Amino acid sequence: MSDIRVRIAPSPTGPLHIGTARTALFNALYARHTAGTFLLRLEDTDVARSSVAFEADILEGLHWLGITWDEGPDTAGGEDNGPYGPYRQMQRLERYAAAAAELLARDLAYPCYCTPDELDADRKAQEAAHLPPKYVGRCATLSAEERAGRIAEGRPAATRFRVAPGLVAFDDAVRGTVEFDTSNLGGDFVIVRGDGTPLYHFTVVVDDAAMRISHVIRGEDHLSNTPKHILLFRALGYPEPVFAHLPLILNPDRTKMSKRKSQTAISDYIAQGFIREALVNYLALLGWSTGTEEEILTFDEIATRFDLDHVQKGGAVFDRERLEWLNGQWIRRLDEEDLVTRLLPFLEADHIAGRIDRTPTADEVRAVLPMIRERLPILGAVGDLIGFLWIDDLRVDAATIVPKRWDAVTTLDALTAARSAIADTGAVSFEADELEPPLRSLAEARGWKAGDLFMAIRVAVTGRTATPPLFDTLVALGRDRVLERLEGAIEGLAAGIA
RNA sequence: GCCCCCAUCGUCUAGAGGCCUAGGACGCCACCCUUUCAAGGUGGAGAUCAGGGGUUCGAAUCCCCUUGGGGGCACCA
Repeated sequence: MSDIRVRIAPSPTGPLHIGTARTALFNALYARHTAGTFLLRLEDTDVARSSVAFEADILEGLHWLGITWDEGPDTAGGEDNGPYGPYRQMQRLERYAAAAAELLARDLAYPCYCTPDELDADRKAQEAAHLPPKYVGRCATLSAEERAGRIAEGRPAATRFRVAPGLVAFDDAVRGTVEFDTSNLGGDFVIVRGDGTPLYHFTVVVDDAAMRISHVIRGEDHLSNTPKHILLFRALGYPEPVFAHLPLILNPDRTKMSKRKSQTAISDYIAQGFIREALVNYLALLGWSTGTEEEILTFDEIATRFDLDHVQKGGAVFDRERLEWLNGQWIRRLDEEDLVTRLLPFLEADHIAGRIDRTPTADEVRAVLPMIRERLPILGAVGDLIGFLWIDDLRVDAATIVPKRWDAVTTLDALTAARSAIADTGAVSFEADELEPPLRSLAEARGWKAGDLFMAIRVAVTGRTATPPLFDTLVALGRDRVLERLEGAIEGLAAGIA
């Protein structure tokens, strides 16, 4: 095991986001590639917005993707694993308090008694003057007496970190040297709220140092926060980790991917029937490439090839079409039993939602697998594809049965003829090979295009114009139901004509 | 407004000075296969490498400027 240590630090204030999953994946891949350690830490200091339900969604989503971590809680509300715990920030409060006390004692930070109203007024004034928002420093130089006065007034004190003038530069592993002038950081920033709870910029540094994080691999949206973090690392005497800022995942309009404009919750992708292999494969290729033309790869294959050098700098638009294509590729690569197992829950959901009348057995699904596996971009499409097999009383609108080039009379005639042809066929064996010849000869004898006849039958027995191959479909339905549905269609057409 | 980052087909990308009359994939179009839909196969359209200056014998690749896009500037994370 190398001493490379990376982490994913989600905040349980929302469901697992595509971007968080991608960042987690890159960290996991990097750890795997370097034989390092990958840990998960929950940043739950925004108590008002954090919840166990979100924690569960995040941990389960990451597990579902097949992403595993060496340290940190495995389940929502569950126990910590690893020597650097606790891994939930609200359980690490005394450490932040100690670090803040140290900064205060060394006058690297100071108590700030400004009220939200005062701060708000400052901000508005700056905005009106077209100045960048910046803390005015009202409490930066308070004397002991002045502080005593505020305390006597009962004003709560937040803790502000002093930002000294100067330049902060660091060597980003994907972007190279990045330099900031600390005068552009917005002034002294708050590290502990008036109520005593610590803020992100502070906790992330205290914890990354405590947990011996060697590489901070995160989204580019954190790039301009990095100088603040570096200032804190230095003030606290901690070694600075290597930073690597990943390109953002974008909406189609090239803004940062958001719930408003895109589907961002991993759970939604799961619910629609995207499979982990495809999602992992797709996400890994969003902002990183092998440098070769390989593109369909497993997690392990990606981990072997992964490096920070091939991480893209520019943002990447999330392309759902490409994801669906990859998903189809992976669905076709799954072995039979695996696919059946993964399909069943979707059929069950269709049953519960009333889209089909019963949940088929694994054997039944296995039997139709060859007809559907090439036709599934996502698992959730299975019901639309062959749900007609498990609908008891299929009602098909007579008008939709009539093929484009035919009229109702011809269709009625054809279905009636087809019905008897099928009734005559395969009394012993009802098989695709047995069904096709008689129906083809029927079409030929009557001067119909076989395709038109097949289409009429197809719609009559499935209610759809796009289905798996007709004869396999008829076999799957079984002789009785085929004849019954044909009869129903014939009656419907006859009624329409009369 | 200020700071930072970025810039190759519509999209994801290959490309680390000559191998590029820029390659692959998704999507799109056509054809083949074919009872529909897919899958698969073949072929095609699609990027004057954002624009302009340099450096160099030679630049998509290096430098500068411009333009465009994005991100960040909270007692959110």
